[in-house]
Amino acid sequence: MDMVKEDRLAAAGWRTGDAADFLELSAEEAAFIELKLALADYLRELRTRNAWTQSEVARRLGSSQSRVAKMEASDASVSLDLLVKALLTLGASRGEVGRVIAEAVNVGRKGEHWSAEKVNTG
Amino acid sequence: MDMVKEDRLAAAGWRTGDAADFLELSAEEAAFIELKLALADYLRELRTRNAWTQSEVARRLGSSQSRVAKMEASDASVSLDLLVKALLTLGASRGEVGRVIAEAVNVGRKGEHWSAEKVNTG
DNA sequence: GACAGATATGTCAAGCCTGACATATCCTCG
DNA sequence: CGAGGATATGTCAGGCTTGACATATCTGTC
Repeated sequence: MDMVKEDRLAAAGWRTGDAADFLELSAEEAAFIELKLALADYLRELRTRNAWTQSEVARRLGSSQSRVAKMEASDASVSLDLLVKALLTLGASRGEVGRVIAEAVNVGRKGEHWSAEKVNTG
Repeated sequence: MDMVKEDRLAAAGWRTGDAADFLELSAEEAAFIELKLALADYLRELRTRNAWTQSEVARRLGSSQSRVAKMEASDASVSLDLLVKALLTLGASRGEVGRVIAEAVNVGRKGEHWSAEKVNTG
């Protein structure tokens, strides 16, 4: 089971808590949030791969360290626009960005893979 | 570049006019706008395929006809968030949304397209 | 433990996005 | 042409997002 994901959703300010609460997330909301999480992960991967600090990334984006931290945490105050623009600006290959997005959107497709795991709070 | 696309960019409120002006768009900006255009096209395709009017779509999204028109026109006032949420809410299969996004982000890239099999896994 | 660099969290003014409304333009029948 | 439905364009109040700042917490290193 994936406690990590639930923690991240909670940390990002999304209602989780128990199974009932979690189920309030519609399928579209879940898909949208997963997409953001995947992009956030990719952003962090891209940063660490290049051995950049969050401040360095902020400088490249014309933003601030705190916002970069929120981007990587997929904070609710971070839009999809901001994440995608950040990735493109950081020079992520367009093919790579596309791959990440497509895979994220496809997660959980065909089955309750995701929700089933979520409900299990163990 | 093809005139159709330039017209659409102009219509969407982006600076264009002549070639030089257009070139002021950085690569990232261009990629981002192309992504939005592709999603806008897909939204319209999804609507017409189901023989829905813009008002009908607006009702399903809890929005207005004018905003749906702007979404399809990839108006500058429409965010990526809104487009993606709209597509997911309209019931576009997640795999399909992923494919459209991936293709859009890959526009302009040569030789490195990735197989539909991978995208459609599931 | 103390320190320093890195990362996370809370807050907020300013600016952007959204839904809604009004209105204009575009069809397509008759 | 003229009516009516569909789509496009302009505008705006209210809510959301952003960059920035302050501050807290983490992670080594000595």
